[in-house]
Amino acid sequence: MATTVEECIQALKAKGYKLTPQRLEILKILVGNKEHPTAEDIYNKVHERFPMISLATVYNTLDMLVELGLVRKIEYGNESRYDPNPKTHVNLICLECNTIYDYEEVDFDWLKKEVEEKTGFKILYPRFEFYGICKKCLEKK
Amino acid sequence: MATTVEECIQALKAKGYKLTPQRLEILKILVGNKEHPTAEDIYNKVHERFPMISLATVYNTLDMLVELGLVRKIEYGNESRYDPNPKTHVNLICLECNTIYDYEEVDFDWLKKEVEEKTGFKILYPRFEFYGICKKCLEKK
DNA sequence: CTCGATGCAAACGGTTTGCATAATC
DNA sequence: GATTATGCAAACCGTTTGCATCGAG
Repeated sequence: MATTVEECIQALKAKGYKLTPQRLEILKILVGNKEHPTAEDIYNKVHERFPMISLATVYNTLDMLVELGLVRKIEYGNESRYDPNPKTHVNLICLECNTIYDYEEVDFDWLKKEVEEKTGFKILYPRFEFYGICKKCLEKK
Repeated sequence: MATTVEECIQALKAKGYKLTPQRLEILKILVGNKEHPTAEDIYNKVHERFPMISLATVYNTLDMLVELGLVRKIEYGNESRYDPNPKTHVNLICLECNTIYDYEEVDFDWLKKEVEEKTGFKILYPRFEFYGICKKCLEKK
């Protein structure tokens, strides 16, 4: 996701989408968010300010943001989570507490190039994850 | 997944699981399979030989194999696909035809080590994917 | 004023569950 | 013979859909 709400609004308008209060609120919630929230998490937060909002609108908006490439959808377990981090990174997913951590400092451009050259596959976006147990959960034992 | 059906049977028995005809058939279908089938794909294949099998048994067996670490579950779209490739590899997922290709020649041990040392996160297994358009689909256009 | 967005509620569909029966070891 | 696995069908639940109404541009 772009790093500012402004940039997101630009991207949205550029594609002819309308800016509604609901969409704006969802944008504000997502930009810079490191919690990898579910659609329902987002719904709950928006609901505080807009009690009339429907889950359908949340899904609608999230689909739009994914299509715009501003948010990444992470299907995990029986529900999806949404990641607005625009940088290529590795997600560390704790199987114990379900927390998703970002591990930023990796460069995968070389791999992308290598794969595209060797296979003819046109890469649009990556998904890199490590599943395991996070530090906090390890210490609890 | 282990490279032979025998090895899988050993792993299964070692954990006290019983070997049934249904499970054996599912194992045979999966070992060496590069098609990343869905539960229903597997159900359909088993069904040819065992018309009485239920989808529940297929899910049951797949859960068991995932728990044994013999198969990787890939949640994608509204259904999951199962990957028996035991080597760490990158999956190339075509957004056009939904085919999943394996890209084998990558070594991620260095990254695993780095992440574990820097974050204290205990890694159990990876999931590396590139989404995009495959060569075949690109040529169709 | 127009066309896309919203809210509601019902439908969807892959997966899970409960339970009686059957089969492995 | 004890205990686990199977098959069936219903339940589950996150997500999608259809449609009348609303509102951004």
